[in-house]
Amino acid sequence: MSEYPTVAVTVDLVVLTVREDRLQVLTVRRGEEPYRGRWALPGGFLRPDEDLPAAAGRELEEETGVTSGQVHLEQLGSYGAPDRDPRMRTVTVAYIALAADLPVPVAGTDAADARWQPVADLVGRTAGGRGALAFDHHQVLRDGVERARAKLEYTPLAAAFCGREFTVGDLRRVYEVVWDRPLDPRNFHRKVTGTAGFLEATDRTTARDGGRPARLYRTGPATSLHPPLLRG
Amino acid sequence: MSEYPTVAVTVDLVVLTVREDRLQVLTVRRGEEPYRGRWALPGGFLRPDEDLPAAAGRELEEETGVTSGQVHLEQLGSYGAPDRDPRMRTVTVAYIALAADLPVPVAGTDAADARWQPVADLVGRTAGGRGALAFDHHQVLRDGVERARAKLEYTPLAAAFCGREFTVGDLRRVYEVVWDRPLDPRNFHRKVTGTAGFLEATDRTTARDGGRPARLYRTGPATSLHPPLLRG
DNA sequence: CTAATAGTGTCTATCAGACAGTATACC
DNA sequence: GGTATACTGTCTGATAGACACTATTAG
Repeated sequence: MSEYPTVAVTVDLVVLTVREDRLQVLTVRRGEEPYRGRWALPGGFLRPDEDLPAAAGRELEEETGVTSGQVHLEQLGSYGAPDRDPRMRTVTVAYIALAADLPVPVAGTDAADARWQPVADLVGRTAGGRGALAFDHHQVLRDGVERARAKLEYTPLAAAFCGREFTVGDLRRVYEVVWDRPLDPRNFHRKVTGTAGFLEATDRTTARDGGRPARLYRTGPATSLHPPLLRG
Repeated sequence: MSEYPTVAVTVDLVVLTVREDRLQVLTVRRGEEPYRGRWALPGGFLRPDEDLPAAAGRELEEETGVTSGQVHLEQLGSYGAPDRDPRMRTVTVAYIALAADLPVPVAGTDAADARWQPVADLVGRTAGGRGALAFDHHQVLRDGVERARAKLEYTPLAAAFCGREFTVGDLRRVYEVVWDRPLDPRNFHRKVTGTAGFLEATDRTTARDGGRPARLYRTGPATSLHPPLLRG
């Protein structure tokens, strides 16, 4: 108890979005050792006078340009295996961010390139193998995706993947993509519009694909869903 | 990115048990500054070559004498406000442990005293006020209790609060104490015995308070409950 | 016997899932 | 018109909650 071993603390982000009908994650190509040239989750070191959520918000803005008010950001968990970074002892605090489809990613200072990649392409790969993510980011990504899937069941967070206004069909496609299974459009509509506080109707509608115009909704005040939407 | 600010990383534990029909948490009285004499959650510094779960298991064993095989231990989250420890910059990784009623706590090397305290007595207090927990442990405790409450809904973890063999009545009392609300014994019995994989019946029974002997059960193989038990 | 806890059966309101049918757009 | 999407209504099987009833112990 008299010695205080010190550790480098980083914050890493699992930034998820729904693009082209697939769940995608923001990745950056590492410009430095270790793992130079490999894809990794965006992140960086915790600054001396910065709280953890602030660091996550700062990294998010540096990598994507979005301010944290536009996305849902929550702590996922920490990872600290002694050999996770060959340079030194590190502990990373991972966050997940759920974002609407964003403009092209902004390359950060420590990243040579930034790209959205479908989650299915990455989690299918063996950890540590060719094309796999650097560090233990393979595990972080898996945990983050599972957290997002679970959260859709009992919170209204699916709306975080949509813009400020969206249709019930938009929301349903989010669920279908994240859960990777089809949902009955009619039952889904009845369910989400019947759950108090989930959605707030606007007076406007939109038409896109030659169908009946759909009403536009905004996020309601609810923070959890009772009863939950079940994956089965 | 060229500087690596270092931080002291600690692991803190929210060890919960059901004792005397109340949800209780293990606290230790601090023997050193800061917060000397205050109650705090047990915890300590991460060792140089130790993974996070290993550190949590080691601290648990040091404080309670139980090995991690006997309890459920899972990561709760990390807390790293820059001023959370006046000595230096620290980040703590908090774990929750759900344990059956244990023998009298063992005082650790850095604790003058250790004691179970009812959660209700602690979370009712103002953070930082008289009798409150040291550091930001008030918030950690609140988060840990809420995690435990939520986990009982959709996992069979309530059994972690019971011994190796227990009755349906024992299990129901765990739910009632953790959720702080009465449950119908008959519906509860039908529900938990009807959920596949939750409980495994033994061929033995027990009688305690002058009622019909109750069958003893062990934990089943299920890791989640479908459908969940709902708090309402 | 009474009191207490364990466990089963039954009823009802509600809900998830299946799916018919109507509404309103584009072509 | 045809096709596509949005939305409403209806049916059915399953379930949560309420509660009557039986079973088996202690005292």
